[in-house]
Amino acid sequence: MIDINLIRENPDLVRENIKKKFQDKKLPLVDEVIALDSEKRALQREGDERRAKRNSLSKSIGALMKEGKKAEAEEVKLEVKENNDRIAVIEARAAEIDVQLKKDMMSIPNIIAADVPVGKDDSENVQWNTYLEAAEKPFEVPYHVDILERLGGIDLDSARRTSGNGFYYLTGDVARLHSAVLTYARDFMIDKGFTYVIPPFMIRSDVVSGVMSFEEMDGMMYKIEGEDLYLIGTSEHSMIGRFMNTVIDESRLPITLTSYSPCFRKEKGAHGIEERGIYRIHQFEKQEMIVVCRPEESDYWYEKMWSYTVELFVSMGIPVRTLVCCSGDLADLKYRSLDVEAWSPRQKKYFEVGSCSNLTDAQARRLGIRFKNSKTGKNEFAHTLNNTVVAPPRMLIAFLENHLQEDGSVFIPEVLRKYMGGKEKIIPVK
RNA sequence: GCAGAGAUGGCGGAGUGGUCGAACGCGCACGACUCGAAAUCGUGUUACGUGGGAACACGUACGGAGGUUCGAAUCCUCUUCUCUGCGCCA
Repeated sequence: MIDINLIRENPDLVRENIKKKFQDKKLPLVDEVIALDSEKRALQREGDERRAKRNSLSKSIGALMKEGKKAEAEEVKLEVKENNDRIAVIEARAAEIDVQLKKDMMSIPNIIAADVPVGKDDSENVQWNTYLEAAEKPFEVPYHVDILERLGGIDLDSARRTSGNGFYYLTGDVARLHSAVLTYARDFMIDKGFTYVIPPFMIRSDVVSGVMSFEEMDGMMYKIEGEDLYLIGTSEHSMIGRFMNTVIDESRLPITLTSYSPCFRKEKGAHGIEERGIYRIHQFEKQEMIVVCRPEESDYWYEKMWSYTVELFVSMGIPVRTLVCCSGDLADLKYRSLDVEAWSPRQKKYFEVGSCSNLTDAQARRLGIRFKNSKTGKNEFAHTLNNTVVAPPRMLIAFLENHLQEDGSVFIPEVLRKYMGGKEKIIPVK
């Protein structure tokens, strides 16, 4: 959500930004907002005047009653009543405008960074850099489910019976590896100075509607029957909800947090949920990082955050590349975003394992996340950022494929061994 | 889960239908006093919106939503949370 003042003062900039994102169908919203906004202000002026009149007349009624002038008081009452009828009309119209204005403002995208490459969709994202050599294996790398099954690490058949498609049982050393990756990632972020948080895994509807649009909610969120609660799709939901409608003491900034949570997603209409495997699933676990900071610091934290993810993957020996999201691929709240992709020796291409975003003040404005600026004494919107540290089991696909040996065993890199009871490899059971 | 009590500014805490954005205290800022500081005294100190160059004016907000009333922090309904007691439970 951008500042409405920007639309009042510089509508061309906002239009230009919409065009860069190939959302031309949203261009009329700018004029609609300008019209609604001026109507709203006119209504507010009249409403304020009439309310001021009501207040003073009501006070005079009190005075008249004290003096015992009942008849005169009744006359004034009639006058107030008439005034109130008009106020009711004004307020009803103002409420209508507010709803429409909010809807429009929510769909007008955040102003994107000047250096974001212009492009229609994810096919026009731009590779930024690669880390570690994306080597091909001297043998054929099987589909990840086949690797997992040979290690005795997955049971999809039972999961389909108990829970349906899109769920899994991980077992034995593979399950342990899954936990080891998360624990290692947690400690990695703690070493970077982030504070570890375990948030609520369910949130109320008012938080949900704060962090996403109705369409996103419908496509992603599982609702608990008979309760005003939803399972979180990412810990970002409960982590950022924590700061909703608060004024943060400036001395607490920047707030740098790393959170763990299971994530639940319907993946309604998404490609791949029908695919056999653990690439796109209804339940996974994720270590996340979020930062709430002063506006002038968000560029700095953005660079830090994605580089931590890269560093983590490299430390586990997994080749990755960074990909700058082009204008058309950026979600509406984002100022800029960078995907981290891991190398798949089987498919001989990279696939997404994480995404780092700077939302500037767009999310904070929508959720009322502010801090008191000690220099100006004013409350200002903070900047918010989020990034994936690591999200298994998807990440395990890259792990297994890259560390698979010709004999079918899977190599465990040094950094994970202390979380695996010292094991150096996982050995196939068949 | 049941019963009772409660939710007011950065904090504590008055206020039970009219001049209450809110007593009083703490904190904070500025000023006076002082060589400087403490103490003391004085002044100021909620947020958001609209109008205005500004001083300022007006409006809205006393957990949240709705209602009664000419007028609501105050009365009514629903709801969320907190505390106390009982119950239940990893």
